[in-house]
Amino acid sequence: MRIATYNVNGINARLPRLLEYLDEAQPDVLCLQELKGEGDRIPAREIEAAGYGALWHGQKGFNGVAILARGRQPVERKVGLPGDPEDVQSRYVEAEVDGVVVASIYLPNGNPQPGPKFDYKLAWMARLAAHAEALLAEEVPVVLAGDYNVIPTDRDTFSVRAMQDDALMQPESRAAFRALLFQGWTDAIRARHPEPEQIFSFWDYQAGAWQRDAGFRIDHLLLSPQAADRLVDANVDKAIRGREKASDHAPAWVDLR
DNA sequence: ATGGTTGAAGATCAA
Repeated sequence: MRIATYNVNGINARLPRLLEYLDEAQPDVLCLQELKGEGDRIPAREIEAAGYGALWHGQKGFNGVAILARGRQPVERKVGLPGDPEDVQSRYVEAEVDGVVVASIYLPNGNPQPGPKFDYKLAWMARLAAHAEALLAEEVPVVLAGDYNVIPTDRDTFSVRAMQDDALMQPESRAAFRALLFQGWTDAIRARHPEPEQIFSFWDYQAGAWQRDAGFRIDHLLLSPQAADRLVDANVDKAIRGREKASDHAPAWVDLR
């Protein structure tokens, strides 16, 4: 069972790439982030025609997440991250597919830091940790997949110096990510590709980042112990980033037996 | 120190 995650950076701008990916990779589950749209702006018919059921949690202009499932309808568990009824940003959706709980996560970027956006990021991560703890207590296979906007270690970026002031690798951001691992979650890509292997999932549109391979790893799939027991492989489909009209992210995926 | 690019919405913001 392949579960993938793809920050599409605008689902309409990316629709040809997205349909191509569904056709080529045929993931059983695909978590999407940065739909940048909601309601009738979402090309739901095209996704359905490609053979995928979907759970949408869109938002006008920015954010927006979804879970697609091949040949079936994801069973809705949560729309929105619990813990703050005031939070109207569409960054979390959770469903059950074929006995596996899957969440699509678009964690706040947090730049510029310090400031209110960074505070929001850390508060959101604290809410995620609380919910993740509750998920672990269920003792079932869970995959928390998405754009975490956290560079976990220095090995996960092309340049520590270039990124040193960025919210994505502040000590507080890393500590909050590490706290999830300490709860018992497995970073699937790192489990299959230990350091010093370097794997990136994002390359900025600016300054020729793709051409220079100036990327970093911020798209992660965290596995509960019951999912980690079934881990076969995990990686990033890097070549997708090099195509015409690509997203600035490449899809990341995990195979469970 | 700055600027480089893309998407969606719209005369900027978010990334």
